[in-house]
Amino acid sequence: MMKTHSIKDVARIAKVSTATVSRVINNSNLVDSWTRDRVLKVIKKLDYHPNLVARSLIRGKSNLLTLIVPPEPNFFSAFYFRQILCGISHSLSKYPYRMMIYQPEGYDPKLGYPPHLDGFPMDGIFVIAPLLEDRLVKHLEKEKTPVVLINARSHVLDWIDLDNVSSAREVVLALSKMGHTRIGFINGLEGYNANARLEGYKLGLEKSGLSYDPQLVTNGDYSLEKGFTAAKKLLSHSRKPTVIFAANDLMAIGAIRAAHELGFSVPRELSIFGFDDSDAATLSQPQLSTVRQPFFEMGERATDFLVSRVENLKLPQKTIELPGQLVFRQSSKEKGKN
Amino acid sequence: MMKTHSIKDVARIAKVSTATVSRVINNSNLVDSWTRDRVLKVIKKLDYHPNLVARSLIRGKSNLLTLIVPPEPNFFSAFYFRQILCGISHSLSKYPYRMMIYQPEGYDPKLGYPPHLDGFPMDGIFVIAPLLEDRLVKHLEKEKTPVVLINARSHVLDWIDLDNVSSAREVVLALSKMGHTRIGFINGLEGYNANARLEGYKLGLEKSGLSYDPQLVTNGDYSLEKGFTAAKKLLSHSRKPTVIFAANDLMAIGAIRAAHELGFSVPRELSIFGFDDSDAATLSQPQLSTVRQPFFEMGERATDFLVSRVENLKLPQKTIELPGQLVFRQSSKEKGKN
DNA sequence: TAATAGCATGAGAACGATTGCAGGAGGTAA
DNA sequence: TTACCTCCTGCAATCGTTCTCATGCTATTA
Repeated sequence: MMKTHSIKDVARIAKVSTATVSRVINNSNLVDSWTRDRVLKVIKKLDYHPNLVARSLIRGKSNLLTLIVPPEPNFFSAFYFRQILCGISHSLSKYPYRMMIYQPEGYDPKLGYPPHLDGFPMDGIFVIAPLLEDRLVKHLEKEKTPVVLINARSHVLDWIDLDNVSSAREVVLALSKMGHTRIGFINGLEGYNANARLEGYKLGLEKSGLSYDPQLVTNGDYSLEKGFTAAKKLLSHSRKPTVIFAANDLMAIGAIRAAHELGFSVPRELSIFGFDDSDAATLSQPQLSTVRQPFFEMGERATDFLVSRVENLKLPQKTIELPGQLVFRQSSKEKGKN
Repeated sequence: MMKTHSIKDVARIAKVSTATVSRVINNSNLVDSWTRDRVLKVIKKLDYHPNLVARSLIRGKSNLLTLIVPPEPNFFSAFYFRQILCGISHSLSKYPYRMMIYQPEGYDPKLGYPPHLDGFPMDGIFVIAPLLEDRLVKHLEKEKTPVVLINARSHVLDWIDLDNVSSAREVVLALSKMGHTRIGFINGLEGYNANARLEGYKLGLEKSGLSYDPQLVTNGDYSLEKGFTAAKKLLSHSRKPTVIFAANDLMAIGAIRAAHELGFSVPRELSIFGFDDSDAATLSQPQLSTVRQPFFEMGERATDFLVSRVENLKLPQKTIELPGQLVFRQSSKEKGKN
């Protein structure tokens, strides 16, 4: 790197001490306006910019936030990740912080992230959708590095998550209002989300005065294939559902394909409802009714949370449950209508 | 932050100077093996990790690379960006570097990125698909910060780009081999890519012994809607094409919809060929034949380029043109077959 | 006039590492 | 014994900031 100007050069040329230059840079009011102008002029002339590494060293603060990403090679492609990233990046432009992305390698499908983070400088950490018993999260709960969990929860750390229970409940409620009484449900993988969505499903039934029928509920794994086979199973029973609600869009699309293969017309004979509003939702034929998760907003709020905590370490824990938004497209319709 | 141990603590406890500890950390062979063991033991006991900010300051090197992202709010969602990011992240795990993501705000659709980058520490820069006359790129061409352009070219900086000409040519060649003689083309926005793909299209025709017919070529803007209207236009002529080749998948899908609306069966009466192999390609009905751009590999190679240049500033310029890969799916078929 | 307050400034010690240089210990050769 | 070389180690300067403290100046008040 070419030798760039330092605060000393500015001080020398402006005939002041480095302390004064520093005060000017940091807008201290302890500096005479005439002196300030002189210094600013020199700064401009030299095109001087303070060295942020040196500043980090003395301040003990790097203004870098780290976004920790699960180690699946294609995780950056995941719909929700992208949207969250957009939200973070958008909100970050308000603050003098930058974001590092870190995808650790050693990841254990049971234990989560390795607890140590290599010592790269960072003032705060975003963790996206960690496992329930994540090692790193457990570790961070004991440290004082600010952390915000996105799409997960903690008793100690700040978090932002979808209100899964009420979102699923709203879907069931809406379907029931549309006249459906046999509502199939393809759940996701075991874990917090799946439990919550199933709970919401049951609450929705209850509120609608429908009874819970285990034959209408089956487990998936968020893959299109599993959605396909799960839907086939649901549709093979004698008392078939008139609508299938899947815990994500991909499984819903699998369900559409299963329905077509079995000769059911969607939505005339069978409605399908997804979850996520991923871009697959509008590309599918028919276009998918689904629950939009406010990922972008989650990213934005997470950034606000994290920055405010970095700047004030002793804030009380902050948590938000955001509601999902029902999006009605072609794959669902009122029962019996044409 | 809790007061973390510094090199002085290690030195004091191990009863050596900080210089010796530093040598141990950096695997200098100028240290007695007995001393080394003692120091390592203390390092382990204290769970000491060197402060990378301090190290950056003295070394003038941060081990941080910056990925510069165009300011469109949803850019992180763009298919090619995601894939490139996956590739970068994957390759980066081989090196002791981390990636910062920076999405500048002040961006001019004509002039590109603002030339100054806020002074956050970085040893090298990835720039994804900058404009041809980008201010930042012009500026970087004069500086010595290592840069690699992805999906763009420069006479000075390292770059990695698709071989657009030969990719488009291969498509036309393949379509011609399949018996098509009237090959429509929907080009992208003006710019390097569009020129190159059009050139490839023409070369393909030439090589196949077909003549160039301006009525078969039209311009798009990479949007689904424009693909739709462009296809309608191409299909309205008396001497219709038997296949439409679009410069990206989204326009190709628009073309499929146009064909359906006009009553053409795809691929029986009209074949469609896309470009990108985005995830829309497999979600479309029928699934899209297309050109796969090796984005993941581009990200990987870009990382290797950049790291090697950071570690050796005076390497000669490195450039790579990667070939696209033709992917045949349901939307294209041999002419006349059933 | 003397005491006090407030403002503007500079000197210099941090922050936590790396590294050039000097020097001591020990070995070998003359 | 002396000279010289090799191997190991520590001292202290350095990177570019920030920030505490001391100091000198001016204005205000009794």
